[in-house]
Amino acid sequence: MRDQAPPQGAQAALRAIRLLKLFTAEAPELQLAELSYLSGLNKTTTHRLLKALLSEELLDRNPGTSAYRLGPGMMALGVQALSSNDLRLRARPLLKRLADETGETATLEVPIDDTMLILDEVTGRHFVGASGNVGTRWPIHATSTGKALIAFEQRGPERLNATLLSLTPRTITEIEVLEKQLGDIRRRGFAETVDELEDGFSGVGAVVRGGMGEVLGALSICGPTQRMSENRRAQLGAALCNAATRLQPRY
Amino acid sequence: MRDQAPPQGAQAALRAIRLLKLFTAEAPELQLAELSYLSGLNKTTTHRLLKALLSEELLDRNPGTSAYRLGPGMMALGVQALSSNDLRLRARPLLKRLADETGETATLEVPIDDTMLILDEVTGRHFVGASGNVGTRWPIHATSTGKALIAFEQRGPERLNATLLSLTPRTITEIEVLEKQLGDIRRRGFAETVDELEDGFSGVGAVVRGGMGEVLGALSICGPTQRMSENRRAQLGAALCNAATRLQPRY
DNA sequence: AATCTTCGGTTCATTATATGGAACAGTAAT
DNA sequence: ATTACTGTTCCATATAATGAACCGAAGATT
Repeated sequence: MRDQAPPQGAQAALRAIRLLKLFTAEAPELQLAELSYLSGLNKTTTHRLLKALLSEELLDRNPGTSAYRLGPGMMALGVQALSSNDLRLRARPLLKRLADETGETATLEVPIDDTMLILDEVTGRHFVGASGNVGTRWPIHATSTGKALIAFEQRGPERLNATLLSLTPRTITEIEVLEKQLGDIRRRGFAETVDELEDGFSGVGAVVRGGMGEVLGALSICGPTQRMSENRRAQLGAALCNAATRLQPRY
Repeated sequence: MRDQAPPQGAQAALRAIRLLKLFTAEAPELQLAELSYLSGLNKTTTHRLLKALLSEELLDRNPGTSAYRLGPGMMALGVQALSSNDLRLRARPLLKRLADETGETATLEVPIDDTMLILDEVTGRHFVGASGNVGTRWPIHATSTGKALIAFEQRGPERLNATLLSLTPRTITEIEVLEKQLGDIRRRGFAETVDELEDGFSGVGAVVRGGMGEVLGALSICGPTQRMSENRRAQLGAALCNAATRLQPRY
């Protein structure tokens, strides 16, 4: 995770943040030794940073196991971040409508590092399976929203990691293959994934933009591959683009 | 905001966190000079810390105004914190039920510093006014949930700041007055506020506990004072206590 | 019951790291 | 052209962060 340039002069702050980011859905509770190992920091350093994070309530401890976990301060900041970003509020009714009209699941996602974070989700009436994915993150290159983002964002493919993780036999693992799709995506206005994220699972995605035309995130509609014929995907893509442009504030 | 003991050895990390906490509902976007002034830090130091926070995407910048604001990384961590704390998920159906049965608004709140943070909210059918308060914070001493917390938590009144802010003519501003109520609250199992937070607004609150009996937060039911007779409050309080005990995991 | 491990946590001399004054650089308004 | 704001970078200084070694307690293993 050695990101781009090493910003200097705030090492301790960066390390503290990296520690926070070690808490994932798979490992919501960690203990000192694990944190130290995962971060590569000395135990003492880790402990000192943890103490600071505890004092600010960004972390707290499970009173039973004494393991560290994200705390109430983190929730407060997160809720603050979510509500000050009005995208989510404005997108809600559109997601609802998309889900109602198509029967599939609609999501709002934003990019974080090289993943797409599911910010909000409305499940359709065909209720295939997984719902309640808010908060989970998927690799950019394997999602329809991520591909749309790569196609329309300034940074483009450079956002991607060198190695593209393979999640299914159909996941795109060569950056050149992805680049060939970008033209199509730009022309049509939306991206598709078929069995690339998970077998039997397909979706379409389109970017949403802010008032200055900057890319903020993306919307998607997704469901089981058997319901996602090429025609249907085109149709869903059109509905998605429509919703996405409605979401853009105009001046 | 010079909290308790000054934890040593992680100054930079603490300062970075303090900077993050300056972003509130009232001031969701701030610029360098404001952050520097509010935090009391040198402009250079502020800038360096901000750069680090930007690089980790805990902050980003409004492309129009170039002001700083909480970023996608913060949302990711927040969502993570919210979902790893399963209290919110477990409380949801109970809130729904309370709101349905009473017609009033039910909330789940957790303590942060000397405030109560509204984590979740279900508005009842009498839809008085303010809904969508998730993420806002109220002073502990002026809320029913906060008073319940003080009564049942180990720390007790020491959690409170020296000066109790007055929000209405009926807000409790003397710590001794509050302490006199604690016995009643403990005996009945729930706390009440009548016009103490806002004129014409009343509520009852009860703590929720974790598997080890530790206090995690509180539930409330609240609405306009005219619907909140003493009898009704007692009745709502009973329903609340019932819900709160259901929420406690048993082993 | 004695020994070994493995936890979280602490101490302290060393030096790498963060600090902040000053100076710079873009914009916008005057 | 001047002033008054922004956000930036530089760099000598000393302060604040570092990590090897150390503690003490709680389980395992013998």
